[in-house]
Amino acid sequence: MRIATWNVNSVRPRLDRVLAFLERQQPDVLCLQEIKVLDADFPRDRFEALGWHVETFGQPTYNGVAFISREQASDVVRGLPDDGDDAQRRLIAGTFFGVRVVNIYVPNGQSPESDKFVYKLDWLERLEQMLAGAHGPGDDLVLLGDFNIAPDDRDVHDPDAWRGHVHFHPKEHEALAKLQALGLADLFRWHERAGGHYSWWDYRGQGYECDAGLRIDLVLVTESMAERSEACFIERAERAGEGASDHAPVIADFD
DNA sequence: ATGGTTGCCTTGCAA
Repeated sequence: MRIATWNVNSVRPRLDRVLAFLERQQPDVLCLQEIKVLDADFPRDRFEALGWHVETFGQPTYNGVAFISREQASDVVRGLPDDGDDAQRRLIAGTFFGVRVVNIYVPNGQSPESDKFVYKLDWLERLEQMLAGAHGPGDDLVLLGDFNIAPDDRDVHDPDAWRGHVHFHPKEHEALAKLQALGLADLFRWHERAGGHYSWWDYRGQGYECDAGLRIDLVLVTESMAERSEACFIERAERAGEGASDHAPVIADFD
């Protein structure tokens, strides 16, 4: 089974690239973040015409997550249990081939001094509580998406410049550690120990051309899924050229 | 410290 995650930074201007990605990589499940459309405006026909199943949890302008999958998802859940009706749409979960897949778009956080950073930490706390209540370390669980947190120095092009800033702050690392304490491992690190593998490059300042990136798109898995893991890699080339998202897709293969 | 770029039912804001 192949599961992929990709922050597309709005699905409509990225539609041709997303369709090309499906054709090229043939995932069983593609988890999208930042679709930036209402459910009614998601171009689902373009996917369904090719035989894909679509589950969305969208909102206009900001946020929004979706599944594109080969088989229909079961037990789909949208949002965190304590979200209000007008909450930002940042989580969709579904079961595919017996594996629970939780697709998240963690709040950006803007800067450690901002209200948005408080919201980010609170959102991560609510996520941790939901997972702790619904899952155990023995489950077949995959938690993946845009975490907006780079785990360690190897995941940051200039760790000393980023240390203490948003995406690389001790409070974010504490929140990530609490998620991992549920029995979730950073799958990329089961396959690659070296630094310099990034999944996001800022549009500004020629981030990609200078390789000034961060690895903030993560695939966390329970032990049973780690043991089934065959590969986990970043499709870096998707970030190149005109009309790219600022994130590259991350792909995980399981037997 | 600032600025750079992209996307949005925009002319500032979020990322």
